[in-house]
Amino acid sequence: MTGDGAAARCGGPMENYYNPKNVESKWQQVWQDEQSFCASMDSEKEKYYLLEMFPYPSGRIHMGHVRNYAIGDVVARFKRMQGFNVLHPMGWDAFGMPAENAAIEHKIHPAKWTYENIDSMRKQLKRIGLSYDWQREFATCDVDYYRWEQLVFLKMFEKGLAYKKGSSVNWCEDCQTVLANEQVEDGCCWRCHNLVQPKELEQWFFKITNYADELLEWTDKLSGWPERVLSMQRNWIGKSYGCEIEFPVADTTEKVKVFTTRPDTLFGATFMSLAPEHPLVKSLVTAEQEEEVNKFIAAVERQDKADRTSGNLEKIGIFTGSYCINPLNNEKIPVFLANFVLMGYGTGAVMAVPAHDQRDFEFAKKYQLPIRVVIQPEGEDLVADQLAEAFTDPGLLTNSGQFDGVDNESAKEQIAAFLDERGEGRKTVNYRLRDWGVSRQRYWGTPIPIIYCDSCGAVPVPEEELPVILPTDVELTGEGGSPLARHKDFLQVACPKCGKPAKRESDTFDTFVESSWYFARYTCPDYTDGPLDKQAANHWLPVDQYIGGIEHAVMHLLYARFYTKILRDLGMLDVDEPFTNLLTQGMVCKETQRCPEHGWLYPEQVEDGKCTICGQLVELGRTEKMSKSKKNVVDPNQLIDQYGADTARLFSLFAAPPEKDLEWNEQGVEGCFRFLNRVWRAVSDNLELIKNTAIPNTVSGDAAELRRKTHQTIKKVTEDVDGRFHFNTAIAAIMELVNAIYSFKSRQENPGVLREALEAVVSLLNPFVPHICEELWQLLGHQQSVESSGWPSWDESALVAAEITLVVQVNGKVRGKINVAVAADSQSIETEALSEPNVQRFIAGKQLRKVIVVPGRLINIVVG
RNA sequence: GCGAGAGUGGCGGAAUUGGUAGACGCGCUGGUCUUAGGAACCAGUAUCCUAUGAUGUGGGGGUUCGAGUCCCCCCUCUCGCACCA
Repeated sequence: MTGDGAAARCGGPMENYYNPKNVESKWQQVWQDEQSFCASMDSEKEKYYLLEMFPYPSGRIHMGHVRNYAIGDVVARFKRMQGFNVLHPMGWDAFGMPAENAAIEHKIHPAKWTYENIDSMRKQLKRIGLSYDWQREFATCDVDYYRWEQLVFLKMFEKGLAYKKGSSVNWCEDCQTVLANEQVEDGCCWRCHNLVQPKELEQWFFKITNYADELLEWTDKLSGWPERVLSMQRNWIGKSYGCEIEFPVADTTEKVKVFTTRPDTLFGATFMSLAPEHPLVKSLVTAEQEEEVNKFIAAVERQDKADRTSGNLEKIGIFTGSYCINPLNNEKIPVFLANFVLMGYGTGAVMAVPAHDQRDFEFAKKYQLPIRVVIQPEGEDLVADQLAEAFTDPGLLTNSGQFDGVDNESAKEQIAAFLDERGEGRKTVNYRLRDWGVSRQRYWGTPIPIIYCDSCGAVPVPEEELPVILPTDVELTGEGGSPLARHKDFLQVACPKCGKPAKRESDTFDTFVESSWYFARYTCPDYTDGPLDKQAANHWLPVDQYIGGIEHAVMHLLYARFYTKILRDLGMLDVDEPFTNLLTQGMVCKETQRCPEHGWLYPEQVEDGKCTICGQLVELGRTEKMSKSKKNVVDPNQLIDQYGADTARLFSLFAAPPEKDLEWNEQGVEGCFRFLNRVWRAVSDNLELIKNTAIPNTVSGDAAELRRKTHQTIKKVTEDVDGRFHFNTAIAAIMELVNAIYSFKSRQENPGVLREALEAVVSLLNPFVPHICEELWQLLGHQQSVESSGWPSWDESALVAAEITLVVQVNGKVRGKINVAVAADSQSIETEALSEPNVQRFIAGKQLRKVIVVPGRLINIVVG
């Protein structure tokens, strides 16, 4: 312990009143000077890697950040007090669209904008007193970070895990640029409002489908993850067992391959639906249908891609003029194109069974196609003409030739086997999961290290020529596509294979690539020989506790799991999964306010329900996630200025449990500030009294009660914080203990009991409000910091009371209470309960049927 | 549309395994102290109400001695849906 921090420690105590400003700047300085939270691998202690999802450097910290990082900090400090060697790093998810938009809007370079934002956000985070190891900080736009991502890409390319294929993007012809889904509003460009068209581009993909099974299997082993996240991931991967069936096209040698999970309904197929993008469409369309079909395809192309995958739209279709043959019954069925059939799933062709599939049913009704029942529920007789909706439940086969009478689950097997034997189909496994498209036609991202040569094709940049540095001399206008695609010095390069003039790839990576491995790089941020120092990565990984928003339940968390397996298979680390435990936190919301003239208003632009600009009455909007665009934000800086960081932290933790959305309410903040003042006074008012006292072993009366409360609180807070993350109830329990301290009568006679209670309060509160706790701990006369003094433990023998109160119910309704000795047997409890006067009133003259005694809780007397 | 969650006083929330519904905090009401307080402290506060009573956890049904908790149906809200991060 050297440096100015130690000097600050020796400085005079500030016990007279609670002044958060002084207390907080004092301890933040100490932590910085002593590098209190820097983690090292040499420690004897067991490692604990705690991580919150890193922020995008938008420029300002908002309450959602405060909440996320306060939650993480509680765990970090709690684990440190429990004696773990805690790694708790922070960094910046720094590539992405907002920097480009800022560049277009304010004529500032994305790099300048990003790094300035990082500087100001770092300052704000430090004001909150978060216990980060700032030595490990990095931004994903640092060359020393993304260069290793380029290396991993080359290895993936080598192994065939990165490949190129055609894929469609949102294209605005006016701006000559690719739009993100977010930039498409009602099918139009958000800047020029022109119609957005699909455009086919060659793009890079990661072969996440190779890992579909492993990703799925591990969802059963991640016991530290919320079940709802696992369930969403399982459904996203969407593994289904089914059958591929080939339908010959009538009068040709072509075959249409379909995938179905319901081969049992094959006899009920009355038509075929193809995706409009299906490769066979051209050869299937007959001359007389051609014009109509082309119109239809153009109409579907205009539909929002997101809408089409979401199925929110009206189902439409068109007859191609051709027919297919059902291989089981040789029936001729018409082939349609349908907008809800997607090329990306299965084979892009669906055998339509209207009687047993709701989408097909609606389609058949609309286009007057035949409906045939092939599954009958037991004891019913479905008639096709009378169906109001598709029947999708189990039943027995009918109208199905030799399979009639077989139950449909066995029929799935039998029909698949039958087709397989005849070479007309086979059992298959299908996934909903698609390969991960990582190409972005954007500037502010990691350049993809590929060179295109007319003779050699796509040639990887040789490892020794990495990194491919993102050039900074660009101008962003929002039009004409990515600036990289127009940057001659960047583009023009010799082919690494043949030396002829060639062209660099101008696309950059999806920013999800950076966030798929940052947690691994934190273990060795300065390593220069590769992406990861294997020893460090293996020491710290997996992350023991990962904390972040529920909105990342599928994509980020699935990509990070996939990328970890890639790094493992490239021999760069030895873990299978990146995150052992996951906590998904809810959002911070606040009501919105809107002026009829000036639109959304910030809270400070409203006075007495009126707009401060024009004086008009303000409309109260819905309570929504805090966002800049809705202006329903609370600036944490103002809150910290007014009450201090400890109050801001305490409130964000006390107002709701972490997984729940938190609705912002200013008044609750006051209450938290009052509580900290109460704690401060409880310590400072009793300092004289508790000086030089020891904790007694045996006490009686209200001293015994306070002692019991102290130990019960230690137990409750420990259990609530450890793994359960019920911070709000942990804080409530500490509040109860503080209330008990205030009403403690015999303090003069029992100063030791009082001291024990006060020290417990300070220790237990430390993870939540560390500044005030360090100060109070020092006031209590300790030389060591409270964080290094260990987590308090409870004494089992101090927990038990001699007597307990039991509730007596009659027919399930509370009718009285009795006090009994803890050791009382159920026979004597029963006797006592039956003789309770009010209970007597309710059982008098009635037949006693049953008495249920729940030990330690209640007695229920059943009469009738 | 598909997938996943949530719904409890005036408000935020508590009730860990089916066992006293409303802990803790806010707000409100009354009081004490004070020149004064938007400070501090004390008391009260689900609803109806004469209560030792009745009702009450989004709505409707069910299982149970007992349901906020388990089962079925419905309503509302939130998140994700592959180029926002």
